[in-house]
Amino acid sequence: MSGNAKSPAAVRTVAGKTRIQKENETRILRAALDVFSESGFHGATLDRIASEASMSKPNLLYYFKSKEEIHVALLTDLLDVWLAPLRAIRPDGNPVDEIGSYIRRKLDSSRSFPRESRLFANEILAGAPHIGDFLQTELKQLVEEKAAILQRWIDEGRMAPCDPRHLLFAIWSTTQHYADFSVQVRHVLGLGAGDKSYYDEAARMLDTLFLGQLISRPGSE
Amino acid sequence: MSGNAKSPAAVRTVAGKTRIQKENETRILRAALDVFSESGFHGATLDRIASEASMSKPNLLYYFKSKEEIHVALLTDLLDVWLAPLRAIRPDGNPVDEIGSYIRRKLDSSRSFPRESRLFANEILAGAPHIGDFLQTELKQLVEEKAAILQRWIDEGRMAPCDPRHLLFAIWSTTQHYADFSVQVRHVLGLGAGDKSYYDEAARMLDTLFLGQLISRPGSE
DNA sequence: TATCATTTTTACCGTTTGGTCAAATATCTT
DNA sequence: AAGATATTTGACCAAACGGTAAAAATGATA
Repeated sequence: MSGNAKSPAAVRTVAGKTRIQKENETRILRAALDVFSESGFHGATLDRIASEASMSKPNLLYYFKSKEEIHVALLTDLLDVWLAPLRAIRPDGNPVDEIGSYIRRKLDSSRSFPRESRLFANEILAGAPHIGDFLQTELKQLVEEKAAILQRWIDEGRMAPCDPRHLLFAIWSTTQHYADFSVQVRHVLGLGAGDKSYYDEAARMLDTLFLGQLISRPGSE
Repeated sequence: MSGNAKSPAAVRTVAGKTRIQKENETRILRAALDVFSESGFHGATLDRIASEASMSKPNLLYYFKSKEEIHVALLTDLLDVWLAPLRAIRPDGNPVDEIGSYIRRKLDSSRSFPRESRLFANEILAGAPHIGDFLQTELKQLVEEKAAILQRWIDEGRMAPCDPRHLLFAIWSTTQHYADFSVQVRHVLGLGAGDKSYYDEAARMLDTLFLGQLISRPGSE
């Protein structure tokens, strides 16, 4: 009979996914990222996502069982991107280099992935209904690990004393602000819709702010 | 005939509003702030707002013509609250006092009015469809005015050189973060739902960050 | 080309939602 | 108390929305 678990149809790839399946799923996720990041979960509609993916709504629902499933898929993909810059902080580096490059990575992330940043912001603003668990476990753990590194640098007198976790909050907020509040930034600066020229000045500002005195300059070794 | 413009019904107050009218409008706005700040514009429903205002939906719509009108009313009220701390920066003060107290005012605002802050954040994230004009005119003008003050302090060597407008962005983002991202802050710190104890440490962090070296200490006159 | 699984479409459904309307009720003034 | 105005309610509606079912079409394999 059929049901041979070892040779399903030969059309399926290693991951159990058809070529068309993979193509369409990425098309859907791409479209959904546009719509969700622009209108939030409740403001987004399956019709718009389907339309932006050049696909009928029932066809879209053939690949994802529900609106929420698409949203969760996007968030899951997002979390690794969000954590990557933080993960890269090295315990054996020096404060100026490590924190400086962390800020640069986070700011680059805001410039390169503003939609992802807004998706994340929307989720948190809504009370983190889907990623609350991630925040309490994975993120919390990573923050504690990295905060310990910063604390060591403080104890060694290489940084101004402060609560390392709140220092991370300050880095997150200032860098993400340029993606999440870009409309406000552009309007206040008098820039056009697609203009991202403010990122250079932003980088200078954050260097001054975070590396100015919070971290003692090298040479005082 | 009737139509006497000078004594309309004697029941109306100076502003043309009945006692009941004033009461119910504030009840509605209070409930709407709860719902909108928690669920965003599209996530909020008139039924929930009406229910939270202990009122039937048609009765609610007797006072506000539409869902959007309630939202706009809230945002309009909000803008003054948002601007107040910035307006209070005095040109004849000194950098440490003025910026320090500005940060304190903004942080107090986040602690005391988190729902208002989240409402604002939601509006900006959605692309500022209702307050875009305010951002481009009133806020932009005020920022330019205050940025000029900061620039003067920089020119006088009383502050580290930086773009004053981006300094304001940094203050906005770091202070508002504690209201808008409070869920993340609490989860990372391992605090309960209503716990706001992190505000003390936040204040210390922001003092260190912004007043540490960005602004030269008094005594170097 | 015949066969089978996969993909796509058409038509449709139940619910929710913002909003309306006319009638009923309460409130205020005289 | 009467009359006028302001307020409240219940019944209802059209549109939008998330989602379903089944048939039609396409693609892959042999």
